[in-house]
Formats: sequence, structure tokens, C-alpha cells
Amino acid sequence: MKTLKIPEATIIRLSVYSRYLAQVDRRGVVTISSGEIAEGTGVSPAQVRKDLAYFGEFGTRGVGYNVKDLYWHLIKILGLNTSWSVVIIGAGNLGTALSMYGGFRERGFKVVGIFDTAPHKIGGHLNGVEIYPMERMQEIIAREKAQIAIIAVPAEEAQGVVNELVKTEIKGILNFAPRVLTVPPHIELRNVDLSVNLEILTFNLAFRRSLKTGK
Amino acid sequence: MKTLKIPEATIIRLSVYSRYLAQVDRRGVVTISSGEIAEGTGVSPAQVRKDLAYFGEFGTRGVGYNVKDLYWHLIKILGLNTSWSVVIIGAGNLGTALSMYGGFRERGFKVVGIFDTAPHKIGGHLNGVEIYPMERMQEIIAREKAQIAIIAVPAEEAQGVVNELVKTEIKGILNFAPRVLTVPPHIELRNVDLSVNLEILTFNLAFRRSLKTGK
DNA sequence: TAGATTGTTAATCGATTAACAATC
DNA sequence: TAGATTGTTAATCGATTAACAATC
Repeated sequence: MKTLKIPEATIIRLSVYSRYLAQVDRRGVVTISSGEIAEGTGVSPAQVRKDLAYFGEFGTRGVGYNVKDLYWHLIKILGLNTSWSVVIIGAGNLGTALSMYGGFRERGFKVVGIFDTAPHKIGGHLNGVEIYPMERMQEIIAREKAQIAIIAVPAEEAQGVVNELVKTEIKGILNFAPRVLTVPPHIELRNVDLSVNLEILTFNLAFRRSLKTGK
Repeated sequence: MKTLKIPEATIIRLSVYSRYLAQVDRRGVVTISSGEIAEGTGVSPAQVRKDLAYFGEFGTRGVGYNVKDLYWHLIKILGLNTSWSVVIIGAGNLGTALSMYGGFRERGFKVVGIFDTAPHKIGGHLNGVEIYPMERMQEIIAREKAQIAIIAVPAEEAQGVVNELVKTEIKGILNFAPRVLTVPPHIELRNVDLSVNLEILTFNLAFRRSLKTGK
């Protein structure tokens, strides 16, 4: 079993494979080949096998992979065999949507607290989860043993929130604010930039298109 | 001016640079070096210069880049010098949040229509934008000259929505549904997977961590 | 001019693809 | 056994980094 230096692209694909396997499993399929996984997830068969090979030997030569078995292996690899407690910072539109988002719960994430500055929001609930004032972040994170924080505040406030979060037991931060953040090395930080994703689209439409049509 | 084969990673960084430049410009800074851009966006100076070099020579040796000038070059490259009309398919939590999301408008995206199946939502408004029934997709997209569609429907419905969208003049699709979608080659498709982003975090916490601590 | 910083080339690093021996 | 498909190695491709000549 080789470890060390697993490409992030591999992890992204592992997540996609696992969800595809869940879907296939619901249809009652028992065995699947790397070629079929590849087909269903838009990658090459070699890529699928290579990605899996980082973590072990999950298949049977000449046969393929057991769907359920491989699914659970992937869930374990992704760390989803345990449930994760998440807090959401910011109860604006995005924070609210993320609190309600079913996709997280489906994968074992549990929202245990929401934080906001607006006095009229505090004490309210979203999807059964209470909205607390920012000042209670340390207390609630400790009480609920939250490991992950999702940042959904305006860009200017994001670093301030991070500075509070580093005082807690939070281990990972998913940042939706379009701002480069600084965290100490023991905290995992990941950025999701909604606008950037639209802009890759417009670049492809505006620029790449102009190449084909001749400037 | 070399063209062809520009890494997608470069486009993502260009978007980040442009926003950082807007921020720096607001502080009144006139000139900036690749090293300062690198510092502010978390990349290497060589990376910054390489990324820019794909598109031309925007700086002055010995001096650096004019902040405003470079900003507008990047905006133009990203296709953001014109405004884009966007429709959002799905007025659930995520669709609602995306309709209200200020980050899109800030970068020149205009939401011109929202679509949903729920009868009680139709005719309502989000942020001043009307919610239409799915049946009127073709009509409204044509009337509003929308070029981009954002998919925020449940995974099972996503491909059906795409099949309707391909009958319209839509040029690009940003998909938030966790499902692999098939589109004809003339349509640009980009996927944003919110759960995958959390799962990269949990992988890093659960798996990479376990490497260091032994096991 | 001397100092600074770009634009670009060459070297390095990493990820993907192709091919095939192992083996069910 | 014959056919199929994995796991893995080697070859290819692409992106990042380092170094430096060009030049303001």
C-alpha cells in the first residue's frame, strides 16, 4: 500500500465515484467494472483504477468491483464513516441556504449551530438549528464538539471570523467568502468561490470562442 | 502573443488576481509588483507573471503593473466587460440563495429569471426577479436573451432540465446538482459540488492526519 | 548609471494515459 | 481453458518553479 502524495484531483474523483456507486447500488447492481464507473462519471477507466490503487486493491481481476464493498471503502477513505459536526458562520442568504442544504446531511454532515451578528436573527432557528450571537462561538463549538466551520459572511468580515475560529477546536474551514484567508497550519482551509466558477464559464464563452471565430 | 492551451488553473487565478486588484485599487494603490500580487493571493511571483504572459505584456520592467490597467485587462480577458444574463433553475434553498447572492451582481452577472415546478412559488419574486413555471423556460430565455443557466434542482431532475435547456439559446451551464450531466459540445458545462468540497476537508482531516499519527 | 522587476526560457515536478502482465 | 478485467509500470503530457536576460 503506497501512501503519500495523493493528488487532490484523485480525492475529488473518489467523492464522485462514491456517489455514483450509491446511485448504481440503488438500482440493485452488484458488480461494476472500472470501465462502467468511468462511463458513469466522465473519466477514463485507467484513471479510475489508478485513483483506487492509491488506497489498496478493491477489485477482482477478470470480474470487477463489488458495488457495495467499493462504496464503503470510498466512504471510509473520505472520512465519511463517522458523522461530522459543522457550524455555519453567517445567516445571510448563503448561510441560510447552506443550513438547509440536504446534500450535506446526505453525506453525514450535521449542522449543530449557526452564528450571526444581526440581533433580530439571534435565537431564531433554521432547519431546527439555533442561530447564536458571534460572541458565543467558542462556547457552542466546544459544547457541540464541532470540527468544521463554514464561512458564509461578507468578504470583509471573513478574516475576523477566522481569527475567532482559530481560538476554538475547529479543525477545518470551508470558506465561501471571496477573500484570501490566513490560517495556522494545523487548520485545514478550503475555498469555494461561486463567482469564479461563473467566470470560468464566461472566459470559455468570451475568450476561447473568440479564438475559434478568429479574434 | 501565444494562445491555445491555457490551463484552467490559470483562469481561476486570473479571477482571484482581478478581485485582489479591485481591493488594492480601493485603497488607492497605483502600482503593484508580481511579488505583491503573489503575496496577496497566495501564489508565487513566477506563477503570477506566467499566468499574465499567456495573454500579453501588461507590466513595465523595473516598475511593475498599473493596478487599474491590469484590473481592466483581466476583466476583459474573463469576459466580464459585458454583462451576462443568467437564469436560475430551481427556487429551493440553494436556488433562492443564489438569486440573492450579491457576489454575482458585483461581477456583472444579472439574474433575469428563476424557474420552479412548485405552483405556489410561481408568480412570486426573489430579489425583484420573477419565478416562472418550467414550461416557460424557452420563452423567457429567448425574451431575456439569457446566455447562462444555473442548475439548482435535485440531482434526479438535473438531466431533464439540461434536456430542456439545450433547446434554448443558452451557451453555458453552471450545475450545482451532484450528478454527472451530458450536454452537446457547443454548450459549456461547469460543475460545482458543495459536498465534494466538504469531503476534501474530511479526507484531509481523517486520512492525511492518520498518516502522520501513525496507523 | 544602479536597482528593480518584468517576460520568457529551461528544468523540474506531478498527473494522466497507455500498455500489459497478473490473475480471476 | 478462454475471456475479461484488474493492478501496476513506463511513457506521455502538462503545469509549476527557477533562473536570468531584457529593459525600465
